[in-house]
Amino acid sequence: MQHSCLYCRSRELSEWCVLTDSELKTLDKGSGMREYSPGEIVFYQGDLSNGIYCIESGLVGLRMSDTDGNETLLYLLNGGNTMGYRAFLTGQEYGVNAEVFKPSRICHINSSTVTSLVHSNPNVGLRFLLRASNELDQAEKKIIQNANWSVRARFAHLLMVFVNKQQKKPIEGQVEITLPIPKHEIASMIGTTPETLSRTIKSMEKDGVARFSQRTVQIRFLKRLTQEFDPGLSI
Amino acid sequence: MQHSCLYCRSRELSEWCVLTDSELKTLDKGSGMREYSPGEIVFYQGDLSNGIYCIESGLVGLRMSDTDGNETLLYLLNGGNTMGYRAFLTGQEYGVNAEVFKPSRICHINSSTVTSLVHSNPNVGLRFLLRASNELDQAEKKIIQNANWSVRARFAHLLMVFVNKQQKKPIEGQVEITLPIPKHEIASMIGTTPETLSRTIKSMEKDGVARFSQRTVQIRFLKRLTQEFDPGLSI
DNA sequence: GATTGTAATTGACTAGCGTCAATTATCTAA
DNA sequence: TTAGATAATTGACGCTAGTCAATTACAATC
Repeated sequence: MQHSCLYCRSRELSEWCVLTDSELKTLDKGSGMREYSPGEIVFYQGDLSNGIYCIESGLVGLRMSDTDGNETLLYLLNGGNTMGYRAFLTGQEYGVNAEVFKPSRICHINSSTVTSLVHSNPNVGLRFLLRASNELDQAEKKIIQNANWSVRARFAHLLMVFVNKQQKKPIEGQVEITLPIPKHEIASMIGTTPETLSRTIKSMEKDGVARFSQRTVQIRFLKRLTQEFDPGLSI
Repeated sequence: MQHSCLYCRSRELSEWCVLTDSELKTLDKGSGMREYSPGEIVFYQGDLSNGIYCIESGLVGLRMSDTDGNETLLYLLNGGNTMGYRAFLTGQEYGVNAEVFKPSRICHINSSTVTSLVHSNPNVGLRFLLRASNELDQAEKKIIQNANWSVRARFAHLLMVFVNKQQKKPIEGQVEITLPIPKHEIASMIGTTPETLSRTIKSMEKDGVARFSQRTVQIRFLKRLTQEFDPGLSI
């Protein structure tokens, strides 16, 4: 149950990588770790923020739901990712639910500590701005993709994201990946239904693009997968 | 052709509202104004940034295109809005084209000036973070809406955005608005085609939700328009 | 006014994908 | 191991909205 920001392996990946040694100690003192199990909710859409969450390890999904009850899984976060920074820095309520998908070690840094760090080191704020900017890029691309790509193309693209995220590197265009979340969550991520995703998978198997068994996906030709959403690559 | 940040009516709406008097003078010295005509491009997607643009008056659209040639109009900006702050602050290329829709007065603030302002006043950076955060909220909502709402609902929602943006206030649930951009651009904004939008307009007229003639839209019952995308309001 | 280019509309067609309902598979916990 | 819940699959069906092609309206320019 012990935790220490000083020796956290994920810290270098996070916005805290710009902290000085003394600031690091402040961070360490102002934070506490908790272990979460799959299914647990770290914070709810609509809640007010009282600090920032920092994932040491595990997998967390951010889900947004609208007034009609429609839900969409917007982001998957893992070790080194901070959560809730927007709500904190703008003083607004959380815009999403944070749901734990895999056993996770998640730290919470209290308000005053974050505030003092942001003020003592201007780079922290800029880091978060960088983060927001990147997420915005991602979100805008997603808008274009959802509008112009078929379900199959969007799914192929998400598979490529998973391929690039994992450490195991493809050999001669072949890889095997494990889907980090259940298929109906994947359907939610790409803005479709489980039924349509199921049929899409079937058709991709038929075409020999990939083999699916449970959560395992064997990709034979990465290039063919890429062509699903970027036909220009065939040239 | 003269221009002055000190007396700019739009400044209070922009991120520069937090500047001190002396910083204002720095801003004024480091910026220059140019008048643009409809159709002109202020900057191109892919270009490198060399400062920040600031709209004094007029109307500018930010359009993103992907590798397949699909284009989407993502934002409409007018007086008081800054453009290109993300590319500048993150050092990346512009992610969008900035296209002038109505005659506009647009100021350009050069790199060194922006840099010095960001460093001299930490609130400037936070303002831009706030801006990015709001845009991100908007973008995420758009993702959910595009996935779950019909073209008709999305169009009704955009009409409501126009209603709320204009100064003329509704009287007893009735308003008349003028579409700020041609219909095919509106189609692009809500992720559909001009043909489908045309049919949607026809069906809304048939149902008596609004009357359309050229760019003028007469809305009889704002409540009915709202119900198009938020049926819960009928309760 | 005539000409040209762009915008908007309309019709016909249909593919993609969502919905509903039923069945099967898989997982978890007692 | 069994039971119950959740996840995944499959089939049948219908509708939304995209595509293609043609026509009409409108705007700008000479």
